[in-house]
Amino acid sequence: MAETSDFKAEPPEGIDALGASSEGASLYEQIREDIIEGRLAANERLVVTDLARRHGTSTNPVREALQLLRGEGFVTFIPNRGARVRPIDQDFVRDIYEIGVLIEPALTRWFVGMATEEDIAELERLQGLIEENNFADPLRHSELDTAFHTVMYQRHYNRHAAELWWKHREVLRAVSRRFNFTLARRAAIIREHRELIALVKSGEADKAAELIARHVEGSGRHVLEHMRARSAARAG
Amino acid sequence: MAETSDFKAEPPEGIDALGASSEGASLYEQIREDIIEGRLAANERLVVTDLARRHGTSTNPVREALQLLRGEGFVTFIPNRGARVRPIDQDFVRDIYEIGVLIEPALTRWFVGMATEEDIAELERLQGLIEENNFADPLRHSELDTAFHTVMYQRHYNRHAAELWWKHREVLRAVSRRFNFTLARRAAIIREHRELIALVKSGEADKAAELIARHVEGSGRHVLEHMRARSAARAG
DNA sequence: ACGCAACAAATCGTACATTGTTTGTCGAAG
DNA sequence: CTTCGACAAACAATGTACGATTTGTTGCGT
Repeated sequence: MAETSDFKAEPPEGIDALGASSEGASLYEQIREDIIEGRLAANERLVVTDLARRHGTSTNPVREALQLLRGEGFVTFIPNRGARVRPIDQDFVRDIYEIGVLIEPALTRWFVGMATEEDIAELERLQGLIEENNFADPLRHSELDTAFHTVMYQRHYNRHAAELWWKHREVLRAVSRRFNFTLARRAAIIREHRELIALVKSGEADKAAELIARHVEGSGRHVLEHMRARSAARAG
Repeated sequence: MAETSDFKAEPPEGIDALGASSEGASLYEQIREDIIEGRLAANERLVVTDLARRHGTSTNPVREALQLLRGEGFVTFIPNRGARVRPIDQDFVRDIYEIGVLIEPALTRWFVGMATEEDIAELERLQGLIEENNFADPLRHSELDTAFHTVMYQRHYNRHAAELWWKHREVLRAVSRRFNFTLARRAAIIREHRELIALVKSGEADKAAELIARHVEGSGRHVLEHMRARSAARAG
């Protein structure tokens, strides 16, 4: 059972996706999803009583979930005035991508030195599925792509960095789900993934790191273009 | 009043050092300090009732503070079994330093392009105080050193990265407070700071970035050596 | 020595009191 | 008639208290 089996996007291990408490778990996750998916608008007020009623619980679990979200940066607080949804705007996304450009190459470099036969086989399998899907099902592509990169970062000794990457990834996955891939971007993704696998095979860590930097940067640029376009359309 | 006046270490602005609520503020900060400073041992159980009694409040504020700390990664939770102090061990510190080595050069590079006369004057003023103090008062050195780097990262457009840096810095400040600086490290710090100021003046961004990478890495190595030594002593 | 049952302790959810903020109305001045 | 401001009522955040449920432990009987 060494096989990672499926392509479902899951945290790199050891990262607690758990909520505040037994019941709080789903609550935290639900509110969080609502924020990331945009069902809760940017800067929207998060009234504890409302959320409690809506989720069929009392206020205390909601309060704790909000504090947890605050610690993770999804919610902002003003004393005596409650919580608001932190807007996931262009600046926020740009910030995250820029950090990714700095961190992911380092994670990749390490992976190249540690990759096993199975890792490479798994990458090729996922890449096969990605090309097979060929962006027909965007959601599936998103999952596959995340899985692809998870294979690389999963076992990195720097758990803190891996966790950071995963948290960022979750946000970006939700954001990019709102947009389609341009043809140019599709081609670039396929090409870069193939190149990456080749570099992993030949053990060229520096080149792989450099490639990942370009890959992440390109991805960020792509998403930001879409966001800009959409916000421009909304404004015009 | 353009002058940043003092040398007190303060967050880069716009970063809420606020707690859960009016009273919760101090509570959050106190527990957090207790963890970082080591007054609460690694993996120690955090019993809500105890903490409430100790801080003279009821349980709810404590529960919220703990969730906030969880979101920030200082506390771990197991459902129905409560919270524990996340150990700030060598791995944790190493992880943080490694991320710093990746991020700080980028922040520095930007600063070199944006530095004003006042910025440079402030850096030189702080460096003067650092050399004047000459590690006689370690706490003061820590504050001055933090202020020095804050001047550089304070206004960076990537708030997320700046915030990340600050949070890491707070942890490292507390950890390194437990150790003395070796003579070699003292000399290196003074030298590198001077070099850095020179590079900022001449606008050599790449070299400054490279220098910061070395600076952070050296700092990390130094602290980790101390931690290793101490834990070895404890074990032996 | 092992299992099981009663007990102790702490988390988690609910309900409530208090305090601070927001909102809407009324009235007077311009 | 409109505008501004004081005041009051509704609203929501924060803190307190308590009961229910889960977990861990202790001691008894076999």
